[in-house]
Amino acid sequence: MGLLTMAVTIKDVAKRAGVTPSTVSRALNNRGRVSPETRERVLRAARELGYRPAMAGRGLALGRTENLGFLTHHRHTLNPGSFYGGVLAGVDSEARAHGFHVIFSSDTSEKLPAMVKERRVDGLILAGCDIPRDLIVALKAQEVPLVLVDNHLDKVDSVITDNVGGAREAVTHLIRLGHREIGFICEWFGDLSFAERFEGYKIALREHGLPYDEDLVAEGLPREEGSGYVAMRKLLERHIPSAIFAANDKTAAEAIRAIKEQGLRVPEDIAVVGFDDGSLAPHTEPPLTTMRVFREKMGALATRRLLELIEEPDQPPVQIKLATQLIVRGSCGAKRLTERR
Amino acid sequence: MGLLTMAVTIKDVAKRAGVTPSTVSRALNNRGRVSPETRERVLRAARELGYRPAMAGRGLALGRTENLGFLTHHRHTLNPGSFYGGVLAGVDSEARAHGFHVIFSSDTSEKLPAMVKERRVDGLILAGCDIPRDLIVALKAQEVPLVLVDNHLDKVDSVITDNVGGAREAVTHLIRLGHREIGFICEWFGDLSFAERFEGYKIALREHGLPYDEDLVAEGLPREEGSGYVAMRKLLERHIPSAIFAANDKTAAEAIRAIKEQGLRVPEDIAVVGFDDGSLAPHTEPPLTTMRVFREKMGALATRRLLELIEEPDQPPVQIKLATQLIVRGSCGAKRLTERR
DNA sequence: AAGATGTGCGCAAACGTTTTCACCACCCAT
DNA sequence: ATGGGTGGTGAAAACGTTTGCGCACATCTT
Repeated sequence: MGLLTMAVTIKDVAKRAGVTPSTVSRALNNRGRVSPETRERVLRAARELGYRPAMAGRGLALGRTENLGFLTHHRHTLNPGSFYGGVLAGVDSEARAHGFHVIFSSDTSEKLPAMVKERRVDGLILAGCDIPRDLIVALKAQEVPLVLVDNHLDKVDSVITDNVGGAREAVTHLIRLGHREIGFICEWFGDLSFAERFEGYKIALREHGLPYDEDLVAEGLPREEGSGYVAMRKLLERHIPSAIFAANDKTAAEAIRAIKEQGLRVPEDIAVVGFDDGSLAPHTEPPLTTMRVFREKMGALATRRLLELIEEPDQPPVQIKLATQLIVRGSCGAKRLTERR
Repeated sequence: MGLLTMAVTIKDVAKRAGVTPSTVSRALNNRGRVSPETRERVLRAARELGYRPAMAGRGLALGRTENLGFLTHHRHTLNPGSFYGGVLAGVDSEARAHGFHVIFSSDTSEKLPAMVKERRVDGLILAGCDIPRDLIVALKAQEVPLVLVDNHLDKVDSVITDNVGGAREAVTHLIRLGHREIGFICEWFGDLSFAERFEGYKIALREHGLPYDEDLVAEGLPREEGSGYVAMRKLLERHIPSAIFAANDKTAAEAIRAIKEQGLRVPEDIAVVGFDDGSLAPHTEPPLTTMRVFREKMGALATRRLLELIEEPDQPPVQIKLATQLIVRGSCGAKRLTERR
């Protein structure tokens, strides 16, 4: 019957300190009045027994679990190069710093997640832009404290990457290197992040007086492998640009493969810049110049905000936007240029 | 005070079905005796209200939480290309299939994890071979149900990859391709998995009557970036082999970089095979031949075993060893050879 | 027809906490 | 001395569930 060894309970502490459970609770939580000596005795007893309040009892009495839910669409977690592993790490460490625990799930199928119905969590972090909208509004209707990561929706707190600004910086970097015909590729435009990066791409062109050319833009297949490869092939058939800005690293890596297959060199013939600075980036050939996204930081910020919302639920929603950072490696040709000087 | 909207409780269901909470509980859990009509009425009421038992109450009454803990050393989770993301996904889906939830943590610092002390979990999955041994024995002493993944220890249940067999297959593959001077590199030998893969390497050599040459073996720096690169450089200085078996994909990818820097070609001058089939593998140049490790499957198997242990704790420990699968891509030269025919 | 057996269900206790309330023993004004 | 605070503590209720026990009633046995 799967019971752990009978663990130490508040009564054990009470007995050892020579008081009642009430007093132990007060001493441990710094509530009510307890004489300094008694408090000291209780604390010592608790320490000696290694006591920690059982979550079930505490949860029942307090109406809160000190658990946070981390929900993400399964497609992401199945991919081990996942963006969301970093976010999760950030959520976990920030939560732990506040005595909270993290319940992980990649089940977005039910209208209301089981962990919410069963009151296992005090609030939820929803990571990724493919969390069903219905789910979010259902949760909001239940007044579940909520923070989105890498996604946004009116009236809901969120932590996002400055995709527009980052893309703008990436493309501006290419323009500064002298490129005039810069292509844009992505897996598909249905993903909000990719659409925003496309926006930043266009802004950078406009700011530098470069024309926007539809022939230099291509997308792959909605959610399939080799999407970046397909997109790059499409684009090369139409026109050969001098540089490519890919909406993420994976797409960039696949684009590099397509470019090489055409007998062209990276970065000499076509420079490439990606986005994410994921695990792939240092290992492409040449290593990928990309925009770094601060995954853990995003997780930590989202968590901090969620904890605020749990404390005080009726706050106007806040959107936190994190800047990205240009990481120059080999694929954009900048290093080659500077080395030449 | 961070309370969720007063959720539906067993009393609400009882009222709507015109019975007492006891009956509701019995009907829902198929315990005791309930008339078919009453059961039907209760089930309908529960369905209509969207009722699910609150875990705090249930946990208190049953002495079990229906939560599993997933613990991994933080170094892994910080790396987004992590092996353990896949394992976690497997754990999550298997756990969910049995009505369990997963509490994630990367804190291995305390002598007893907070989630155990606070009785938030019924059992623990420990992923990775750098979980402190003290922690494992402490947990075992507390009789916490436990399953290790990618790690083993006497008297503890575990799910592991057949590293020896996989490495043997990888190296045999190279030998069949005609290679006679095959090098081995890894990040460091302190990691159990790497040591086992080294073992498999030596076995394959022996089985084919090839001599073991220390000059063909190199390790990098314990836990630093570019470890594979360093190891490959060391090895190339001593002797240039015709093939390299790297203990994991990352090492292989870095080795490829080092090889190319020497003006040598992969696979023409040196063939390369990795291990893991992680997100990097398809994106190296050429794409990496490697041994696929079934991460999710490992997570799922570990979970199933853990659930068994929770049901019935006093079982002799079981070790489950998963075979790997050779994935042939471009870096070993096999495709080139077959195409030639 | 009367006991024996069985069925369906309510009552109440239990799980481990927190918290309200009441109590007692002081101390200090009056 | 008497009364009103106040500081420290215990008793008890509450949180949401599960479950052992017992009661009322129906059905079967002879």
